[in-house]
Amino acid sequence: MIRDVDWSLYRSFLAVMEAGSLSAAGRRLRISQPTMGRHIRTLEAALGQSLFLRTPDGLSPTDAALALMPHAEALADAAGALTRAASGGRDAMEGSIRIAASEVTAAEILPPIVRGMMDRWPGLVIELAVSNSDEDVMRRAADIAVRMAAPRQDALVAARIGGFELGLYSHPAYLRGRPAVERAEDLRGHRLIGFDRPFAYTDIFRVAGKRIARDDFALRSDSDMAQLAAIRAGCGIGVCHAPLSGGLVRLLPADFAPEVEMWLLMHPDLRSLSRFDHVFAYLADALARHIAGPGGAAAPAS
Amino acid sequence: MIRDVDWSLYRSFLAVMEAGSLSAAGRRLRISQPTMGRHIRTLEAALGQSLFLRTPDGLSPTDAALALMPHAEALADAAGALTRAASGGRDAMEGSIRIAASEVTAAEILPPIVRGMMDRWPGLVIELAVSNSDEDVMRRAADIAVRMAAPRQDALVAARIGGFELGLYSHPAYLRGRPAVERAEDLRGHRLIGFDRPFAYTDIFRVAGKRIARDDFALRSDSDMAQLAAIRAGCGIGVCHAPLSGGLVRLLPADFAPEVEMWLLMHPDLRSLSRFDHVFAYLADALARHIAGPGGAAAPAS
DNA sequence: TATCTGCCATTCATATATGAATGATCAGGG
DNA sequence: CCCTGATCATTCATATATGAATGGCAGATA
Repeated sequence: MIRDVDWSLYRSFLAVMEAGSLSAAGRRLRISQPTMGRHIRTLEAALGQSLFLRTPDGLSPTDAALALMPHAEALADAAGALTRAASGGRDAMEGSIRIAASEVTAAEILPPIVRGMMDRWPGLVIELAVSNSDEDVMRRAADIAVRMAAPRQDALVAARIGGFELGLYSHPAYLRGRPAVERAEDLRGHRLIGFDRPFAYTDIFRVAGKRIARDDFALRSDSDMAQLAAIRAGCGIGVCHAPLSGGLVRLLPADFAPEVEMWLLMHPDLRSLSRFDHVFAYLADALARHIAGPGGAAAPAS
Repeated sequence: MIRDVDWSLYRSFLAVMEAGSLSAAGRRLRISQPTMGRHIRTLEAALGQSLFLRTPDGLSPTDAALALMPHAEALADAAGALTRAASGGRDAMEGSIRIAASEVTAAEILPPIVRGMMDRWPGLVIELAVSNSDEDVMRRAADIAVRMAAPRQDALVAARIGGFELGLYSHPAYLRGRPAVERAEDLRGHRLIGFDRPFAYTDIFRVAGKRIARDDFALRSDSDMAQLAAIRAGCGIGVCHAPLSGGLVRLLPADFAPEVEMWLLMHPDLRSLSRFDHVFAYLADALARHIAGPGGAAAPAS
């Protein structure tokens, strides 16, 4: 039976897993390479199994180490959340807050809102994490998340911000000189932009009842931001949030107009620290304005 | 900005929170009281806020410390999960496994099953944790959980074991010399056993359409085990799993027979360690047998 | 009041962990 | 071929963290 493993050994373990070598891990944690080596040796002794194979250019993890990796990450998430939670006074608007959002949200929607928050509360440090699952909040990898679907975990603090439409859009420069798109069939022969791997949106992508599949796309990317940029650059026709479609031409509005919900999520353990509540309320308000109309970047009233 | 807080300081923090004094926390972690005191002082300095008020009979946590507590618990859960995951060889049936179940399940259903597992795999160490939420598995406070409802978190490995009936039961000794219970109205004037605080079952407790509320109970307990024991002791009439009703008399079977589902849950990060898979499969099989019939305690075929 | 038993803070000698320096090894590039 | 730039392992002096012992304090108990 294994008892009393020092938690900082786990930290060193994770650093070595991520950095790939004792030296690199040591640099990251600001401890020396010999010490890092001793930590790993101590941990291996405590766990009774070997975790790495020493090679001339680093340590390569054994299967056992790989199996422990997700647990070590969970530990790091929890430690990070604890550090963030403690990073300000209990009621002061100071300290770090980590916000998770999709790429498009982080790049197109949040910046002016975040700016408003930073102006209002100069003591806040905002971390923007790009990711796409409510898991992040559950796992404490983020404090607050902006999501485009109702939460599947009902242990979270959740607020429905509102709904907005997705639409098929294209840049005028792309459409110039190409056949007009007036009926669903006209999409054939056009360049479509879509997702690479199957995704939550995969099922939404139906035009006039017909599902558009992976093979129909001429440009595939799992990054929603890359897709949006491609549409704007005139690469073809793709899906885009209606509130973000300035300068683009909407196509087939009658055939493709799925409604998407925006939600804001927070881990309940953060409620006792008031700055998380304030930021949550601020974000909810500002995002609702963004959805409601074009002037959405203005600071909320509250 | 707070950086680089040694994770073992968090461990000392949690120990002091739980133990209530430096000395007690030190005993628990097998470190001396002065060292514990230094850890707390170091942590307070690192976080820039005071966490405890020193009193003659212990340390009392500040609000800031209370707010950090759930995060520290999450950290401890993750560390425990990591330690358990590492507590055996990668493919060997050795090491610790923590199973969460309700009191009745842990006391009435699991013991013979667990015994079968221990006989079959002598190297296993089983920890039985009594609790009632799928959260436990999500939070890694347990590796595998037996639950009486479909999981609400869809990030978990889940297996539906089967359904069984709840029924109203009483001990013959209680019924002797009392008015017979043949129609729903006959329950009036009888002693009912039920839950104290509102609960998932609260809504299920309807007899012939009429909801039985908290005030109708003559004996209230939030412990399902205590309820079962009370029924068996002849205290009155209560709800009990049909498969556990041996020796009891069923009442109003036509009016009260809700179906309950049994589920088995596991954290996906454990799949790469085969002993968790094996135990999961063993439990699923054995529990299905328990539900299916009276001979359910026999070892599964697999 | 006197006594006992928890608790925390301080001291100081000691055990422990750490880092700088060094050497050995391997891979890639001129 | 012989550098250069990575890596890890070892050594040893030093810094750091630790524990035993002690004292003081407050609240029980008699």
